[in-house]
Amino acid sequence: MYGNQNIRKDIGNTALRNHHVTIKDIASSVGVSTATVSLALSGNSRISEETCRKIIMTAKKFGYSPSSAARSLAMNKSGNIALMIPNLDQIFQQSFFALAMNGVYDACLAKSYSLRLEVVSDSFVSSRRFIKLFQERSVDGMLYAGSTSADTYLNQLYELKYPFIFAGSYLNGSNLPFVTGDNKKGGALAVEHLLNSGRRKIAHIYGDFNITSSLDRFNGYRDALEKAGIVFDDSLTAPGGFSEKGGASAMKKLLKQKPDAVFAGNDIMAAGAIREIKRSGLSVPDDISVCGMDDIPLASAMSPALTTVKYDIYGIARRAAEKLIDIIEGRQPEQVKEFLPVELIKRDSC
Amino acid sequence: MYGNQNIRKDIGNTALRNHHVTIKDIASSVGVSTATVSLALSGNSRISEETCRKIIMTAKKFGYSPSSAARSLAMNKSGNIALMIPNLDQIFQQSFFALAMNGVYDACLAKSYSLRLEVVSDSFVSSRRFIKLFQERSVDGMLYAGSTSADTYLNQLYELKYPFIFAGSYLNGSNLPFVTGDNKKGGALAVEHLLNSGRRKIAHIYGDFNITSSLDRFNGYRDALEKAGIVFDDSLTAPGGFSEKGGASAMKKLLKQKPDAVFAGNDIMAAGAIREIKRSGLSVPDDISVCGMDDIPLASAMSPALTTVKYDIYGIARRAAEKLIDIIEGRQPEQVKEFLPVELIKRDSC
DNA sequence: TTGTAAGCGTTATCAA
DNA sequence: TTGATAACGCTTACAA
Repeated sequence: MYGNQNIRKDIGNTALRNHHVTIKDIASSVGVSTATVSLALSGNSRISEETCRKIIMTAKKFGYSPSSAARSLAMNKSGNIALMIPNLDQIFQQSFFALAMNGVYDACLAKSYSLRLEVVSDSFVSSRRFIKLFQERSVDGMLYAGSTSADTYLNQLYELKYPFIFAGSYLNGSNLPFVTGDNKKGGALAVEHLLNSGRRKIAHIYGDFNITSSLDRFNGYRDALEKAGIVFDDSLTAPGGFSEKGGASAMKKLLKQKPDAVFAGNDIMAAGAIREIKRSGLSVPDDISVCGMDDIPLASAMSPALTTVKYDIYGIARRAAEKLIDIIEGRQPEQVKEFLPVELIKRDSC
Repeated sequence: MYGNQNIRKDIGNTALRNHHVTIKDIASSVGVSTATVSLALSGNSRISEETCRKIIMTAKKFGYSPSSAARSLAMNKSGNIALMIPNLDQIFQQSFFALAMNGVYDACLAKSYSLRLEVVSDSFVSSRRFIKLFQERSVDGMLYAGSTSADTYLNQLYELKYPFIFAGSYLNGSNLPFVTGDNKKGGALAVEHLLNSGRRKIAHIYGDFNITSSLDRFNGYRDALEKAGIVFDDSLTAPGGFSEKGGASAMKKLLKQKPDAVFAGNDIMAAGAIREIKRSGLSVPDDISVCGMDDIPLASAMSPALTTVKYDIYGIARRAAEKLIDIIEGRQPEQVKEFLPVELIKRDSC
């Protein structure tokens, strides 16, 4: 009744090349129904050990794996998760996103989800692809690493109750869940450390205020200054666009104000700042202390080794993915809004 | 006959929250069969313009997107492509793979495929996941960026005729198709340039000989030396493991041989080498010329700006993905074995 | 413990 | 130009 003679002949002869072996083939070969095969392979205990063993053996022999499409269709679940990443070429080339991906990937692997990559471009937004992915049931949930303040369209996902979470960022005034690092605290930590080492005129190179983490790091910087009774001076801040070059040119501008320290919004910009300081004939940390943020692998290799605030993006992304899966699987009734701790790493640049 | 009253009522009232609208809903709302809807939405010309317009409008109104699972099942095609990336943490943190991903992503986007990420770990191999993905019909094809010489299991994919291609690497003695850069030529270009500037004692820091591109770059180096009548000296080479630190410690070792130039297997290691040379009190390029390879964005920002061989991994990955899609769609009868050109970028470190 | 059969939401093949 | 209807390959009540 089940199975297809031609198929089975192929299996017998050639190595069943491109023809796909289905549950029917296993069923007919073992002499049971497809239901039994399905149950046995999903480890259902009501199938006799004997039958179970035969089925598993045959499945292995035939190289059978259930069709993911058929499975998704029957179970109404894709088993896929999308990771959204912004389309900022410069940003994308940095280890930050690689680490984020690693974290998400590991979480997916542990929970048997597969990871799909989406780059957020204008067309991604305007074509409402972030909604379509759900409508198509291509993904069960979505993560966004590196969102900007312009991404307000995402609030639709909240209303539609589609599983979504921010990793390492969030959207101001939104109800969407997130797991991120405590950027504000990080900025404060950096400034306090610089103050403690006797510095007073502390400059700041920020990345881009459209990125929430940049803004938070900046706010931490400013608040810590004011808390120490130092008046915030706008001319001591400059944008560095997250890049080494940007950090260097921001530093060039800031040097005119003769600061005795600088807090760079990330380690890459700190590298640029250090380069520019040296170029101008000054020394780090003797003339100017430099503190970065993120603690990328390169930080400890710089000269001088960079003092920085560790931002565990791998851990953040991983936890965000785990929370997302909890949401998908109905295990997360409450809103997830987490700020994971950051930590000062003292090295030689301060 | 078609459709479900409850569903349609929901659509009328609330914003059809989590309930998925299907082709039947569109069909019954417009008053046609599902077949007609399917044909109309796929742009089949034999449907009258009138009907077509109504269907498209209704689909849009209801926010209908075909279920990807149902579609895959019916068409026997997933529309997914997997990008495999090695599990070398250090490597993964470098812009190289981010660029490769970007290239693959863009090609997928252009051809309406979606990109799935797979990290090649021991379990990935031992569980034969690279085969299972095909058996499950989860993916239509697979790309591998950064393969090692240990990845011989992949030859099975050739025998099984599953669409596969290497991007930026290949497997020695394998029939599997690839698109990569001309690494050997790159090594030669670097050495020739150093020779032309009068250097004779040229050291080499290679990444890891298990990576084919490292080996090829090394071979290019050695051949160019011999071609110039210089005897290859093993003590002038050292492994750097692709990292900045590795490059620095390799350089430390090599300095004992008092070379007058060094060709680093990638720009990251070149950065480490430069750091070590400076630390030892020597100058680049006055005492020792340094040439890297890849031309990552950081290369132009180093001091001195790094002379290097441009390896267009974005372009390579993109082209590999395009070729893969050609293979998937039956447009590629011949074996694809391409070495894309490399180019010397002269800056200040030589 | 196992089998039957009804979905799941498409596409594709015929007829009409 | 359209409509029935049979796949596609699985899971899951419900029966036996």
